[in-house]
This record gives sequence, structure tokens and C-alpha cells, in this order.
Amino acid sequence: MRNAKRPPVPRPTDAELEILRALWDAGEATVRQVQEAVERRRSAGYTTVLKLLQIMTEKGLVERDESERAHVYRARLARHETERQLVGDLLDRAFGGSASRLVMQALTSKAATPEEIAKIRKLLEEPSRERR
Amino acid sequence: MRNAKRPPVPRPTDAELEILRALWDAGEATVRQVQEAVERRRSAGYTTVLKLLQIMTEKGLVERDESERAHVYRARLARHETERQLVGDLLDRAFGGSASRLVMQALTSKAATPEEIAKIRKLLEEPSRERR
DNA sequence: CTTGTTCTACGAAAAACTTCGTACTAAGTT
DNA sequence: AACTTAGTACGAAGTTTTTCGTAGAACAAG
Repeated sequence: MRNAKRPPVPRPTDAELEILRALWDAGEATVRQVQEAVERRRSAGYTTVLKLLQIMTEKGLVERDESERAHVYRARLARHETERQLVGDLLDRAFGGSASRLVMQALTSKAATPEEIAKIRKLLEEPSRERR
Repeated sequence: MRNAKRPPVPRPTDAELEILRALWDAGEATVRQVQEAVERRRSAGYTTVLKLLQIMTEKGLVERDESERAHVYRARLARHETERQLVGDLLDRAFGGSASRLVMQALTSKAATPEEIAKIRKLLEEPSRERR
């Protein structure tokens, strides 16, 4: 049985999420690669990123391959899994579980361009919306 | 000019959000009322809630009326404003600004019941989507 | 082999978040 | 007036998050 004793992965903090984004983009990466990727958005020294990755390993947010001298890290959860976790969390914490209200706010947000709205509309028209 | 030097309200923390929810529900409330409301979801002693409200006042998340002995607090931002802030924030931090991906995850979440989905569909069909 | 470079590990400090105890004050009660 | 009750203020401790410096190991040249 794979996946036997995996205590649920905690919600990533802001800094951790930045790192996860770099890992998702790269597939997998060394500390240096992550640090360079993260550098663009935030500042972040090398050892800072290293430490975060070590902590994230303990938390189970990432896993690492130590076979090479420069350890290689990868996210433990796929991007969409974490996204769902974060949305679900926000849903509970702020929206009392009402997905429609959350969606409404997302649409009102500046990021909801007409193109985005069209995409969303298509999503909803798919009849495959039945099962879960 | 109203609203002159108002440094942007910070994103509320988890505990702060619980308190804001109580305030939104009540409209306005004393410490004790907030504490009783919050008690149901989390534990939280009286002075804990008091302290949080004091800090939130400093941060500008709430405002208080001190004219009575028991101070009366109310949220500085309307519920929908904070909701939008939180969604926008999550959009930036986790979704690279793609509202459609966020919506997709919201729909995949357990909270998206058929009723919710119907509501969302209606939202999108409204032609008032032109604004902004 | 010595020197320089590139890593990991670790400790620790700073900052933010959460929680609560204690002190003090203002009203009411008796 | 003395006592009790219901508040606020404040300090401080515990926890988590974030950041970085320093030490030491592994390698690569010279």
C-alpha cells in the first residue's frame, strides 16, 4: 500500500508557497536553482532558501534526492492539489463554505479579464460537472 | 476628503479573520459578544480576544467606539471587501493571477454542490459582466 | 598538498502571531 | 464605605515564520 502513514501536509506559508511555485515550474531543482528563481519575486539569500527547503522537507511539503552532492528537491503535492487545498481552506476560513460567493469575488477581482470569464463559462457548460 | 491617509489594511491572520467573521455577523459587538461568538468555532479566552481586537485596532482592521464603558467594535472593511482582498491575494500568491484556474479549483472542491454551481452559472449569464 | 569554490547542516536571532495572567478602573450592591 | 462584578490595558511568554551567519564536508584546480 503506497501512501500509508502520511500525516496531512500542512498549508504552506507565504514564503513556502513561493518556493513551491519555483519547484512546480521547474519540475525539480537544486537549492541554487530555486534560489535564483525565487530571487526575481522576492529577495532571499541562498541559505534562507536552503533552510526553508530543509524545513519543508521535515513538514513533508517537498521531498529530496540526496544521491548527488547538490540535493534535488521536488514538490510532494502537485500544483493542482495544493491549489485545491488553498482554495478549500480559504473557503472554510472566509466564505463559510460557499463556493459561489468565492467565485463571485474572484470575478470581481481585477484579474478576471473577459477572456478569463469566457473560459470559466466554458468550464461550467461542460456537462461533466456532475460527478464531484 | 475622506479616506485620505489610510495605509492599506493588512491581510488578516487566521485568528483575526475569525473575529472579523463574528463582527460581520453582528454588525458591531463588544469584546464579550465577540468572544462568545468565536468560542463556538475555536477556543479563545476573553483576554485573548480583547488583545486581538486591540491589535486589530492598531492595524486598522477594526475600529472601536469608546464612548461606552464596554467598547464597541466593528470591522473597518465590509465583508465583501475583505473577501475580495483575500481572493485577490490568493490569486497572486498561488495562481499567478489566473482567475479561471482558481474558479476551477473552487468547483472541484467538495463545497461546490450542484446548487452552488447553478448559482455560479447564473452569475455568469448576467450581462452585467461588462463592468470594469 | 594547498587553496578556492560550492555545498549542507545547524544555531540563533528577529519578526509575527497567539495566548493568557495580572493590575487597575469604573460601576453596581449591600 | 466595603465588596463584587465587568471592563480595559499591558506585559510577557510560547509558537511559528523568516532570515542569515558560521562551520565543516566535498570537490576542483593549481
